[in-house]
Amino acid sequence: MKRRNTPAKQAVLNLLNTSQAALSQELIEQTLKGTMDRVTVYRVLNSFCEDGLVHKIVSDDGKSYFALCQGCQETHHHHDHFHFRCLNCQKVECLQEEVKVKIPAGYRVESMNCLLTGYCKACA
Amino acid sequence: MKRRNTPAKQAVLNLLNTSQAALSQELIEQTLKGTMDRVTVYRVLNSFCEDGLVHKIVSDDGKSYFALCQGCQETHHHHDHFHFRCLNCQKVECLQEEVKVKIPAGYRVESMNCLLTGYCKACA
DNA sequence: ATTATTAATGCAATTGAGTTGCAATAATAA
DNA sequence: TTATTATTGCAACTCAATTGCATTAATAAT
Repeated sequence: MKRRNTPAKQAVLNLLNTSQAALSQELIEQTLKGTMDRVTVYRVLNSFCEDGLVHKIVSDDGKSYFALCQGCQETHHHHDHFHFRCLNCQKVECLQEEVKVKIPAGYRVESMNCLLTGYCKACA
Repeated sequence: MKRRNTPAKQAVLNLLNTSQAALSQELIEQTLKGTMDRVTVYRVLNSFCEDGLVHKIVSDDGKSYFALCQGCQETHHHHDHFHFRCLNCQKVECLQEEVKVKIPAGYRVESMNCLLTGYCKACA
């Protein structure tokens, strides 16, 4: 299935580009209110994920957040960093800190989802 | 609110005790089918969490899993270990490996949720 | 340019995990 | 034994996310 370049995709990508925080569907929909349907936001985000353009962070607040893949190569993605969700300002951000874990023998890891929850610098 | 000892709590606790894997509400309900309502399972699990008897793992499959707190002291809980979810057998387990992360200055971490997803020893 | 192909979109409806309100039940305290 | 109130069951609800389907529009083919 060849992807097509559409206004909806451009708008979402642009928004992700100009944000340092990870964004939820909800927030994207609100920000781009009226320009596209909520379902379209979900579909665009999922297609970006499939294409490795964006990575998804499953949060313990029951929502998912999406952030641009910074410095991911075609061949090697490194989303193996920690994420942080602030209980006060609700921001979800990518931390520099990489996840270092010795995978038990015989296990094969396909993806990591590591989230710290608490209060960020501005809210602590 | 003083807790009361009930058959429902005993059954769930017993099930968690005899399982090395973390269990979802769904699985607990199925296993104890007929003996209690789905809502009761949720409520029992939540009360166990509040009491620090059990810890919750939010999974990227959209469900939550619950595991007994092994070796947690009254004063110090250590749920800061990694978890692993197998894409094949669906098991969610606690890994020995502890999460080691340098928390950025100014941040306060309240909880950690670190999940690796892939194929376990038996399924890889 | 024009037409054909099919990815993308909007809308309505649905799924599925988890929660809530409330009356009935049953542990525990008095 | 009685009073108190935590717990349970049931039905209804919330909320994130998905799906079906007809329509629209981006890209490929002519």
